[in-house]
Amino acid sequence: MTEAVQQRHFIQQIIDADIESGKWGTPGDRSVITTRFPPEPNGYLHIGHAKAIHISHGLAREYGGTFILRFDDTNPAAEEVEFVDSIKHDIEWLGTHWDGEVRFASDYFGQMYDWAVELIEKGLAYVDESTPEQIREMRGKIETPGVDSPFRDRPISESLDLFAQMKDGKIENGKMVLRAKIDMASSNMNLRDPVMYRVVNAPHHRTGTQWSIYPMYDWAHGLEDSIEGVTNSLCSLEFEDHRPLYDWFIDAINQGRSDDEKIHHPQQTEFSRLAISYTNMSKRYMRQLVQENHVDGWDDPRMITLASFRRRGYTPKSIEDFVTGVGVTKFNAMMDIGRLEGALRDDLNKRAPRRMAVLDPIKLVITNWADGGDDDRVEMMDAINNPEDDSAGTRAIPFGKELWIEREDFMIDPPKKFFRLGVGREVRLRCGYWVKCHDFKQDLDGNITEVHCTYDPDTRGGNNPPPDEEGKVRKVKGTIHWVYAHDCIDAEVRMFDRLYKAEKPGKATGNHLDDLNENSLEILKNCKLERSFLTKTPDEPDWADGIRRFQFERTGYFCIDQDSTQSDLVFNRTATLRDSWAKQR
RNA sequence: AGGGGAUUGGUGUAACGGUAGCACGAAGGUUUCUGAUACCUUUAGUAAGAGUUCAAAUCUCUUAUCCCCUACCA
Repeated sequence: MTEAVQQRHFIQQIIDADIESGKWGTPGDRSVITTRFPPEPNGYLHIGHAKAIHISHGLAREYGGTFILRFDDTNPAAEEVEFVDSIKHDIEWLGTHWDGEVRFASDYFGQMYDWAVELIEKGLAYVDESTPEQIREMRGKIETPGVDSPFRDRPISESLDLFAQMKDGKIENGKMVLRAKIDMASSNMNLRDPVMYRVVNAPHHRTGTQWSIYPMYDWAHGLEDSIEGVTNSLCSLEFEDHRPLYDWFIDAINQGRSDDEKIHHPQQTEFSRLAISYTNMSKRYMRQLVQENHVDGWDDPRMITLASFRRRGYTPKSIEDFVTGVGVTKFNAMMDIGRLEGALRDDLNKRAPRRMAVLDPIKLVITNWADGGDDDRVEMMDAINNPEDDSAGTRAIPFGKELWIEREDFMIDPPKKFFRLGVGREVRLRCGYWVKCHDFKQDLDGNITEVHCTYDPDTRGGNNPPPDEEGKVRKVKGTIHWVYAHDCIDAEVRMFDRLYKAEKPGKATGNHLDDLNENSLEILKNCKLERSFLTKTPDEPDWADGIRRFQFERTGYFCIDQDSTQSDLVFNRTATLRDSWAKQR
């Protein structure tokens, strides 16, 4: 009961059993396990892909097997080289390593063609000259059987000849397809004589104009897996209906072959894809957001592409931790977006150096600053770099008569539970001094412009003052952050909120744009920050991706955006800190 | 003539015929120079019904609900 029993998800259990039974060769040989991640290079990777990568890669590593990265580039119309590079970059950023060279489905076009010819010769495939519309009609409806194409029983030699013409670019787009001869009455639509090849007279990003025909997913995918020796071909739930076809094609090739001529038959297994509240995993939706300028490109930090998470300051570890927590099941689960933010905070809490930054500044003037000496003097304070990491040490920050503090840390008429500044209230300036407010100034519109305080010289460093004669120590309820007004830098800070305001975007009206959060981006241009941001300091970790991340004390986690210049920094808010005060209000 | 999957606290996930557990959340509390973090306590569940069995989340049947399938996309 108490001993930790290792929990095995359903795919691990399948693999365990297959290894024991010797399904892949020698019983007990774990190193044969081979998995793959097969992206189509037609867009950016998103966090759903991170889950798929994590599962397939994790399995390969766990069993000491092989993990393959293969681009499924079977459709020249949609694919571009640019995406190949971005996908590789994103996978590497995650910290995932593939074994051997990157593979391309297009490398196997010749082999696939030969196998297709074999199927025609066996009477298992035929060239159909029906129009796309006719094919659709003949396929029938879900509840009713389809009808056979008039070309279904044409002579094998005729199909062979026509297929060669298709390959040689002698046929126009859309005029002919190669179809598998299976069952037009199947209750599984995928088995109603699926198309194996279509004519596409368009250049391919790798094979150029070599081919005029391109294989369809169902025909190609299992063959790619087979060629590479993939044992476990993992995909998402919507491919369950395709598995009979996946198996049919490999069986068709193997039909009539002796055992040692048979090609390898991988096992396809499906798991549920990732869904996260307040987001949408649809590539189509994402493309629309970019093309219609609802966001600023594929790496807009509000998107859920890996590129956008990177730019926003998410760490690979936080994404890894999140997808690990999702689990591997066949249940269509909806993950709470808070889980992802929580994983981020867990990681950054431990690693991010603390800094002071005032996002919406008002001036604080210490009216009795001269009590401690020269009224112009600047004192250097030791500030803790990371309370979670003693080795991070401290840094010196300037403190003087005039400071910037956060507008929301002062109230004219504060409620009792407001542990910050108001007239007559005392707070600790973090790593500075204790100050007590006695006055404030407003402009004509009633906006606070200055807060006037006295400081207690006995609280240097933010420490408690010495006890009084009765041995009692004065206490303070709140601590606020600040920066010295005459030695700080201005910066832009981009505050992001969730892109959609609905848990399931588009669910209510059918249009996800109706659920866009119009306040998902707020740009703050007058922020006051410690000068220490200007150059990387020794306490900052060496982030593998080179992105400098920080915790702004009391406000959240932030990173330096790529739009920054040497002197003008731009920050992205990665996540807020948890805020029980905000909840209480 | 439809077919394929799924259903365990609010959420995610274990338990594979033998004590329904874990994590996150939420609520309360302790600590605290971040209303953060950390720590403690509490919270709440086998979709419904029937059957098999000494014993059912687990096996069988019925019902309900949700997801997927009718591209020359993947």
